[in-house]
Order: sequence, then structure tokens, then C-alpha cells
Amino acid sequence: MTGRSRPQPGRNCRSQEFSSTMLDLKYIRNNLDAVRTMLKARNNPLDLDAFQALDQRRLALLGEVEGLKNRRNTCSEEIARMKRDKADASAEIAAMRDISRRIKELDAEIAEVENQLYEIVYLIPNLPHTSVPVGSSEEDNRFVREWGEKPAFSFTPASHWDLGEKLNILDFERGAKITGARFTLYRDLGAKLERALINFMLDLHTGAHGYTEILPPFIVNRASMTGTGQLPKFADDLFKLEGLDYYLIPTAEVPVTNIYQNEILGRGELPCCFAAYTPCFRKEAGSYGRDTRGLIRQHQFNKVELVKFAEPESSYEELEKLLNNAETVLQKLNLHYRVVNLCTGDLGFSAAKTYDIEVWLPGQGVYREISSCSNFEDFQARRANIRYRPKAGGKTRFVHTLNGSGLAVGRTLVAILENCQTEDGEIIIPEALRPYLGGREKISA
RNA sequence: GGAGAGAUGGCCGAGUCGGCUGAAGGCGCUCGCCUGCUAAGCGAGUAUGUGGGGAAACCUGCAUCGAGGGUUCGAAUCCCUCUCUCUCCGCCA
Repeated sequence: MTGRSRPQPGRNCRSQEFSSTMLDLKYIRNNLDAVRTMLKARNNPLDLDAFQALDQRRLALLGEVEGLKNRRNTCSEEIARMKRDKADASAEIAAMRDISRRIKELDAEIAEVENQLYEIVYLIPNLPHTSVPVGSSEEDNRFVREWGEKPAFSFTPASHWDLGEKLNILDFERGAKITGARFTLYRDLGAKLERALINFMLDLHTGAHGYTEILPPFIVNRASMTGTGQLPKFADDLFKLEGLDYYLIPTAEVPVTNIYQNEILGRGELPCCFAAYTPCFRKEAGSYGRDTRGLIRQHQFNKVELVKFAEPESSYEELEKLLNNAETVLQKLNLHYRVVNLCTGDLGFSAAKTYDIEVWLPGQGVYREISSCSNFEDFQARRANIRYRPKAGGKTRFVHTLNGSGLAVGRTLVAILENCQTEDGEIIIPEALRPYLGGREKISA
């Protein structure tokens, strides 16, 4: 085995033909107005006039150069034949010299035009699904359902940061000393509770829910970041390794979705479902002053992520299942939550549709996102070039990719502290978690 | 970190002095035939992307033999750079 069977990472999708990138080029060309309307619904100021000009220029150049290449190919054959027959081909060779030079010029020009075109097309977000409500901000997100109810307290519930510090299981000051703001030290039962949650979630998803467990690299290259849509647009939110084109992952979505980058899956392999625990690293640029206290917004946090590759026909059913799988975690922990369907203005760049699960946090009196479950349709699959063959010998198609948190572990810990607190500042551990904590029933100071 | 070897289609594996090689051969797979079932056998087909023609079957231009660049009328084949894989040595969790 010489190791040549795996596709090469390292190169990203922009080298080959244009096809395998973001929205289909032909689609944009033929539906310019629809794309413009979509951009508007997403509050995206991108201007497509430049796209149009570059696209037309590219097609014209391509037509010219392909004609010349055709001539070159046929003439080369002719020259080969003449040489074999010992005829003099110097006149033909001289003529071809000019054509070759011209081809080289045109190719360079096309490369330049395509680069400019890429810069635009890579910034066009995905088209929202028809079931996505149109709206400008999170105010317009549509309520889908809720589960359980807000716990009643006979006292004013404390925030998780107060509880965590009093119980000596979360140490924000020392976290900041060791690294800086938005880093937290977990200790003793805080650390154990976090680890219990990770194991509980992984066991649930890889058991009853049928996902395959993955432990991926926590550092990825540029091609992977581009494949899932973090690059080029969101470079500011990523931690980049100095001197390398490597990045710390902001979510397991990146390494796990790229498992099949540049591959063609066989029939019968879909849907395939992965569950992965990873830490996640985010710069949180642009959120200065927001959620500065507590565990809600950290530069490093743990997450169990669910990722699916599905056939286009069933991807929305798979989204519902994935959402249910994530909800099950909260139900088993007996935590009240609601589900919302994100509106066009709140939808992420790569997503066609997203459900957020928001857990109730009594310490702060708000619902906070604890999971985000999205169908990307073929947006990521185009960028990462992930296809499948519906039937043997048939044409390939792009798969649909989906993912969702199942769940954000730190925020789950927050929810447990705030929802399961007693008047004495103790935490009653949810029953589902007790086997993971040696049967322990509560955390007390 | 030092020394060497390699990268070709779903897989294995040819590719000689650069030119009828988009790629032999085998395996696998698909369809058809055949055998009472199974095994074996026979025939045909079987890379990807993109453009054009056609209702379709299909025909056809261009590109792709790890990636990028160079030489040449012409490159899987020659040259350079990079990436990855493997082997040996050193170091290390």
C-alpha cells in the first residue's frame, strides 16, 4: 500500500473547474435577480454587477482558447504523423509556435479573471430554504415548539458564575490569569461534570441514536476551512497557527464534514452520521463587552457535534431527526427549552435552514442558544467536492451536509447549575448523569 | 531532524527513445445470456468536470495520470518547487 488511494488534501477546490464551488455558477448566472433578492433578505450588501461582467468575460475567453487548443491538438497529431512518415513538418511547427504563445496568454488572462470571480462567488451565502421565515433580525425567528417548563423557585435563582465560584468548581480569575479573558479553569466536580456530560452525550448519540463516533484533528488546513465556509469570509473569528496555513477548529463541523472532501461516496453509504467531541476555539471578534461574565462565551469550549451526509431527497427529514437527537439530550437532563426556526436575517452564511435550540437559564432569566442544527444542502458539498453515486454507473451528485450541536457542553453545564440549584446553593445532579459521576446526587460546597 | 523510495481510473497494476494512451492487463461492479439452486462460464458496458448538438439513446469540443510551474509544435512520460505516503536512523508524548 503506497498510500495513494486517499484524495490529496492541501489543494483546495479552486484549482479544478469552477463547478465545484459554492453556489453553482450557472445557477447564479441564470438567476441573478433571485440571488440579489436573497442577498437582500440576508442583509448582505454584496454587489453582483462585477460578477456579471467577469462571468461574461470568462466565457468569451474560454470560447476563444478552447478553439485554439482544439487546433493545437489536431495539428500536433498531424505533425506526429508527418514525422513518422519522415516528411518535413517545420512549417507546421512554426505556425503552431504562434498559436501556443497565444494560448499561454489567454490562459493567464482566464486565470486572472477566474481569481477575481472566485473572490466574489466565495462570498455569496447559501440560498435559504422556502420554509425559512423572511426577517431582518432574531426578533423575526419563528417559534417552533417548547419542551418542559420553567422551574419554579421560591428564591431568586443565582447565576452560574456565582454558583460555580461558591462551589469552587469554576475559577474564572485563575483562568484569566493563566491565559486571558474568556478562559476558565474547571476544577474538581466542575471538571468531572463537564467530562460526564461529554460522555453522556457521546454514549447517547452513538448508542440509541446510531451515530458513529469520530475523534478528529483539532487543527485543520485552509482547504478544510474553505470547504465548510469559514474561509475566506470569517478569517477574523479563527485562531491561526503562526507561520502555518493551519487553524484551530471553531467547531467539529469542519474536520468531520471534510472527512469526505474530494470523494465520491458509493450508493448505500448515505445517510452517514457522525458524532464527535472536540474543543472549539473562537476569537469572538466583534463581541467585546457581550457575555463577559461566566461560561457563556469562551474562546475555548467543548462541544459534541452531530454531522450527517444525506441524499438531497431526504436531507430535510434528516434535519428533523438530527434536531430531535439534540433535543433528547436536554429532555434526558430534564432541562426546559424551546426551538426556533431562524429567519433569513439571522441565518448563517452556509446554511439553508437552521433550528436553534434555546435552553432556559433562570439565573439570567433568558433563553440561550445551546444547539444550532442546520441543513447546508449542497453548499458545503460543492465547496468541499463531496459527491455520491445514486446508482452504480450513474451520474454523481453532490450530497447534502447537515450538522448540529448535540450539545454545547459548557452551556449545558451552565443550564444544569442554574436550573438544578437549591436555596442552599447546592446542585441536584440530573439522574441521567449520575452514573457518570459515580452515583453522586448533588454538588455541595 | 538525517537518509532513501513512491504518488496513474472503484481497487490492483502497465506505460519502452516525449507523439494514434483518457490511458494496456487484471479484479471489482452493472446489464444480458447460460446453468434446476450455488460455483464456474460467455457477451457488452464501466473515470471526473465543463461547454456545444439532440426529445432521448447518444454524438462532440476542452481539461484532468498527487498539486503548482517550466521546456516543447506536442508531456502521464523530461526539468523545478511543493504536498502527502512508505522504509531506515535520531529525538520525543
